[in-house]
Amino acid sequence: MSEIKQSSTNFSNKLALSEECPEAYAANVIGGQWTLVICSWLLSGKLRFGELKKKLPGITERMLTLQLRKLEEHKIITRTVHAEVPPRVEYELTEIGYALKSVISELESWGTSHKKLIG
Amino acid sequence: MSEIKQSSTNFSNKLALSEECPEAYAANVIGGQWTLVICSWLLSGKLRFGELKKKLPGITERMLTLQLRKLEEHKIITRTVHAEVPPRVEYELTEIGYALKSVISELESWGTSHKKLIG
DNA sequence: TTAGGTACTATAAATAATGTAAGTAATGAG
DNA sequence: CTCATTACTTACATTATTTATAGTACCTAA
Repeated sequence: MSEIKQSSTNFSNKLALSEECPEAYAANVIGGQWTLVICSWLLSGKLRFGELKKKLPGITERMLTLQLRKLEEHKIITRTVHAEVPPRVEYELTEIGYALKSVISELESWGTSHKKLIG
Repeated sequence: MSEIKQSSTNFSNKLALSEECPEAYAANVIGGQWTLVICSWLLSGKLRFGELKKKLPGITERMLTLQLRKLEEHKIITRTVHAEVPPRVEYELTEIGYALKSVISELESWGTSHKKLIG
């Protein structure tokens, strides 16, 4: 996740697509394995690292960290560290992050009907 | 793309997520590098293999084939072979494929505002 | 007989994403 | 001093996806 090779064909393909197609751009931004699910949990309010971890059975701490960092970088969430011991870190959607709500709900309803259709 | 290891953690994570979250399910179905762009071209009508290829600068024939096969498998597009020489093969969205329109348009508008905000 | 167009396949290699396992810092409780 | 808690970080291994390159079958037209 962290390492992308700016000389690769893949990189330039993604870049070109992103520039021409907003939907491909969006897919690149929110396209991680756990990204959408994290956001969909955050839609109902801020959560701590450990709380998110519990809500995502199977995710590793490394993966959760990486995805949260990426989301933060893209200004989709904010990260607030409370100076306590043990530490408390809270994640919350920004405005543009919250705007993902309609994307998520469209995906949900499409996914539901597709699943129903296909079995 | 073709080979997935059903014993991998990644596989079971994806499966579990797909079963619980329709949005993750949807993301798995349409989450390929070129998938959404292909669909968004097809929204305006059926296209031939070669036409799609021209519309997607940078894609390799193998990639295009793989993505089209996956879409067909998921009943998002249909493939029609015309018995001519040279061959003519046309791809067209199914009903559920066409229903991606609203997903795509939400993604587009989110992508546009995100880009405006960040870029 | 040879060349050409179309839609592919096959195989290998490169790149990207994800997972595993272990370790860290800070500090208050005991 | 030792331990527990929380939110990470690091190094490495594995798996998944994408790209590169070459080749195929079919008929038609020159």
